[in-house]
Amino acid sequence: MSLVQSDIRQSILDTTRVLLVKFGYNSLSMRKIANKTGCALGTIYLYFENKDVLIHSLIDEGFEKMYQLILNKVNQYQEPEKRLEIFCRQYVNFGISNPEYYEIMYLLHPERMNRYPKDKFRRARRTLELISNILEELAEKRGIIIKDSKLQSYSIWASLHGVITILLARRLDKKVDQNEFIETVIHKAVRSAI
Amino acid sequence: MSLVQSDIRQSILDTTRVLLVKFGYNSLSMRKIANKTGCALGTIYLYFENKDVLIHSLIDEGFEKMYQLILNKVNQYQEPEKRLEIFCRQYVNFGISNPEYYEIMYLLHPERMNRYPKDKFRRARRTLELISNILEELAEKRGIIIKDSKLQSYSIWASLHGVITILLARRLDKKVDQNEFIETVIHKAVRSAI
Amino acid sequence: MSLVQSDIRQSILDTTRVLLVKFGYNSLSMRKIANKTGCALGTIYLYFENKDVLIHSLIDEGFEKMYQLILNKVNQYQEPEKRLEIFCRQYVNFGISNPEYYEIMYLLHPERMNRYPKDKFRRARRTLELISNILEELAEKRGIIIKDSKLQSYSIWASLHGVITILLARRLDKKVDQNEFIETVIHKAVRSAI
Amino acid sequence: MSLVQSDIRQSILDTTRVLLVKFGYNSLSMRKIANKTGCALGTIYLYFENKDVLIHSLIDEGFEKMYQLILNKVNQYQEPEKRLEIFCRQYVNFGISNPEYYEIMYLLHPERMNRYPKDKFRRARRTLELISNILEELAEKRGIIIKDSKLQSYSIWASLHGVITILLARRLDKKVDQNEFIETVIHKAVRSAI
DNA sequence: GATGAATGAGCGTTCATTCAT
DNA sequence: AATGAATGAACGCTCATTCAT
Repeated sequence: MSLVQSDIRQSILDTTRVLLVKFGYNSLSMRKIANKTGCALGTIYLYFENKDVLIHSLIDEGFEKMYQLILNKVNQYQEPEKRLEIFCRQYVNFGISNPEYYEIMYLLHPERMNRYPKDKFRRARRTLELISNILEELAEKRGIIIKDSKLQSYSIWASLHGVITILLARRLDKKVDQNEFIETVIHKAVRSAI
Repeated sequence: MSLVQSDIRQSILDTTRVLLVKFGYNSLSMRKIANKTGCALGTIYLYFENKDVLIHSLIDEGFEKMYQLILNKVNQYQEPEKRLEIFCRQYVNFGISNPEYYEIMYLLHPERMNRYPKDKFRRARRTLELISNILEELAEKRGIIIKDSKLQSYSIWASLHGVITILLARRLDKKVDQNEFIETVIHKAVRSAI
Repeated sequence: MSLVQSDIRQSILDTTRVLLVKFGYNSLSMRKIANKTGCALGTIYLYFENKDVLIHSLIDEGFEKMYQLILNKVNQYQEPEKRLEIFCRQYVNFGISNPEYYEIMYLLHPERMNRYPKDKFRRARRTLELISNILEELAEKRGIIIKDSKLQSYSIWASLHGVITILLARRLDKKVDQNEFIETVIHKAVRSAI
Repeated sequence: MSLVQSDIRQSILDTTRVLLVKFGYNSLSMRKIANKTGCALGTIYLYFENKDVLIHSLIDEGFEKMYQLILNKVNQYQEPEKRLEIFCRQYVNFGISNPEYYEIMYLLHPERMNRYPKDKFRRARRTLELISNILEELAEKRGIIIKDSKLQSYSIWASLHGVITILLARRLDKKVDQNEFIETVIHKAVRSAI
């Protein structure tokens, strides 16, 4: 019973994600979600109090997916430098491969996030903590003591986040190659990491 | 008389800017703008052909203000290094002081911007060209030849843009000091400029 | 349940028909239809995709009713002359008895009809083809070969259509008796049929 | 002074007619009329109480123009038969050459014509009286006494009006030649006139 | 638990009309 | 007499949400 329940719940989330990525936030309607999911419109409201809650669940899921995806790739390597580089590349890759997803995860305004439950924010922060951890591994390997790993990881994040949002908003000059742009930013971020 | 006219026009622009940052693009409506401005719905259409044109006017105004502000500060210095640093600081400063402008200038969806008039885009690009110019001054001073000044300027922009959008979306950890965050990013951007 | 559904659908169609003849196409609005029907505005859109589809459904209904009515009466007679006469009388009768149908069936602007589905047009043409058929029966009976039955049927239709539209627009002089007017036109149409 | 006044008034009427014929009744707005006329929006209201009155004036003008045009052509001939034929051809010609004009003259619903001044209707009827007159000439020439000339003229009018409205609504089958259609109807109307 | 018909506020936009100048 | 800025009701349509079944 509870399995069936959560099946429908997951279907709705899946459909919402697909529609979001495919057609964008603005043309995402509860009716379209219901139709595509194959359930009745009212059924969605059995699992999600309202549209906001549904979106928040999706955001939550997004953070989890992104974290697992990046963690998995990063853990295929031992060397902190390589791990950091892989992190950066995977992070940017996730962003530009899931534009609408990334958008609701990071660009929604605080006012509109007000109802977003505080405890879910914790999950969102794990990805950033991953950078901190890698930086500390790096410091340890180099025999340095790093006190501001949080600051440093936010600094790296700023670059990566900047690249993604510039690309998502299609603001990169056509004369600049997208991959070169990404690699340049990652290169600088890694080089000046500590 | 003409003063009154442009008063209403400017009132509408001001209201729109405020509403934008407060409630976001998606819940910005012509009605809300009219109500908050204190004029009739139809009155907006006397000054702006449609919602797109209104938004575009706001964007245009934003780019002009930002460019003049930054250019003015940058030109108070001679040394390319200092000019680059000032540019970065002023750019970030503009972003976090004018969230409403910054949001519509750089975060608006591509599909909305498709209709943005080409000649206004030219104005929008001037700020970025300013970085390129400073980088070339810097290269000249150091006797280096720089071929990818455009790529390098976009790379710097990515960092600055990243900082601003993280701050605007209130995603910075409370334990990290905002100014330290900004200065760290600027420092790295300037140091790894060429 | 399904009865209730189609009740509302039919109510909407009925209201639309009444409003159309009362206030004309130009002042027909979805809101007025909803109010008069006693349902919410959005409800109309549950049954009709948009205003055009609603109107087209009404047109379709009209053509069907007219065709069945006329065919039924015509088929009560064998003699081509009588069949033609009956056709004419029934056609005019339908027009003046169902002004709301007739107006949208035949007076709607071409630009509106462009979107009228092709397959519905076929149904619309059946009534006219009925004249052609009767004319050919008539020719056969008289041993004549008729090559322009289409032209001739349109010529008859012009007279009948003219009578109806003059009456619907109330342009007939009060000194002229309506029935005498109708009978005179029908008499001439039949007499000069071939 | 009064000359100047009536100049503007006439300009407005001219513009309205042009816009009506060019873009149709539905896209005819007071503002467009003012712009095209080159006067202020408010100025129109100095000469026409409201849009209805303006349209009615235009209809009035239309009836007058049509009457003069047809009368002029008809009077170039002596023979009643020829005069009748010319009348028919000119009438149809006026209708299909001025579709939107013809439409507001003859297809506006009685309810929407309610405010149309009764005395203006008299002018509208003169064209029909012209048919009556020709029919009486014809009767006199043939030495017949005709008592129902009004009825007969309405019968002819029905055919002509039918042809025009079928053509204006684009309801003629593509396989039927438009001129042949017109000529056939006129031929029958003339032949069975008395 | 599941349905989907029904609601009604909201959207961007148009336009006849008014009225202070 | 002439202006045109301002109004606000109305348009077709969408959509999150409710609720009787």
